[in-house]
Amino acid sequence: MAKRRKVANLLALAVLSALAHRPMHPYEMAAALRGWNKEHDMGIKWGSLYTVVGNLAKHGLIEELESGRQGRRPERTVYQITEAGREELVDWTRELLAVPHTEFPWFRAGLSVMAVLPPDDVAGLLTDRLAAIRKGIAGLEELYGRDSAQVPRLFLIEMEYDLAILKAEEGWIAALLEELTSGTFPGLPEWRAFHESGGLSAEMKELAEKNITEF
Amino acid sequence: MAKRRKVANLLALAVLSALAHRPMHPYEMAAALRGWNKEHDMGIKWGSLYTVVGNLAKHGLIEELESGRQGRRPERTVYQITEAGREELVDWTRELLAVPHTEFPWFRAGLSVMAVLPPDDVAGLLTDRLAAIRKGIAGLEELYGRDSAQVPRLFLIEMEYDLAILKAEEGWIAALLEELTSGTFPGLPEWRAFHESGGLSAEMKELAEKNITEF
DNA sequence: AGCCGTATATTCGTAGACGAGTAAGCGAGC
DNA sequence: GCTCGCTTACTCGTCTACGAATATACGGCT
Repeated sequence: MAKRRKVANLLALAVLSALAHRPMHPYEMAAALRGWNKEHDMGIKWGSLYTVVGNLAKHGLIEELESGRQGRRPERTVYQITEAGREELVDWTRELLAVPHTEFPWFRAGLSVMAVLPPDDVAGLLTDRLAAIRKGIAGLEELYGRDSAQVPRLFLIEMEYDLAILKAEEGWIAALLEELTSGTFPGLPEWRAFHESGGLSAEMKELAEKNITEF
Repeated sequence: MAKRRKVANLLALAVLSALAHRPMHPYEMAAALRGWNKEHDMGIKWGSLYTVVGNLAKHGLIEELESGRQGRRPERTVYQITEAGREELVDWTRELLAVPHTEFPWFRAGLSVMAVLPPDDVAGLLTDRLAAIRKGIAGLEELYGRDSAQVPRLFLIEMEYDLAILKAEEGWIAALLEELTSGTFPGLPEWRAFHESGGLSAEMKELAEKNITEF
């Protein structure tokens, strides 16, 4: 399972789905892709775009349709998707939907080394994060409200997912924060003491040694 | 903000946090890191490990402590973290905790191109995913239960986070699935018809054209 | 004693990701 | 009618990620 894709970059999926629509040249794809997510994240990686398009062509998933110049602008190559490309798009989508792809999220990584900071620091940082997340949720909700009048839900589904996950994160962080600020988080005094003394208590050290859990 | 890290790979964070513990040589780090997450995901990328260690050393975040051989085994270089390295570890952790790093998750990508599959297919695939996620939750819960008897919660926090997010995903998928199978998902007939006829209805096409939302 | 499977430890080559650079057209204002 | 700056469109070189190969030691079995 999960046979390796010839072109593994998710940008390739975006390109395939753009071309499934109609033939385009790379820059045009970028413009189209900007639409969906620009303000959001992922500021089109130019290098990757052209590399990816080249690779897709090399593997026969897309092909050159025409290549000419208008005026004396740099040459423009228009690509179209091939039958193989459509198959890849469908197959890849199937896999993405069916198989959880446990990745290594950045925040999770941060949490797992959280102990290197004193608890009150952590509380402050999480407060910042909470604010940022709430802003994100509000922004998304506005966007969703704006679009949902005109666009069928089918095309907004990933926004709904984002919102659901963001809200879950919001809730989880708020709960943790509450424990940290109210002092009910177990082991808080030891954690604080460790940072104030500057050294690991023998007890903590032993624990950490036994469990590589802490990374 | 978010000044670029000299070594951006998360593996570098892992290495730093391992060395914050005590000096080690690379293979030893790998063994330690395996402990935390092996069965889970991320099967130590050997190439990256040595590259990353090299880069960290180049940037003065870690340094060679000793380098010798025991018997005629390949030479072993033991590294220790530097003051700069500790600072980087702390600063990086702070950033990871405070700043949401909207990445581009694979499932989300799948959702956003979901329309390329017929709805009943999607329902089947999501059912598979749901099963996989539930299995994942059960596994994590067991692990958590096993560890929480011995390890302070501080070191299990990222597991709690994982569980919270997984459960949110579970709930969201189950709800969507219910809409798909019961037929209450809006636009279902059109979606199905589109795949049965093999062509995009003019209506749908226009919608999709107007909104690049669909990638 | 000899053999083999597994653990130890690292190097290297290749493919990919991406930022920064390049270069032409296009419109607005002085 | 010239220039300044923005948009279009792509190229190139560097730095990174990672798999696969390599090489030796060790311990158990026959």
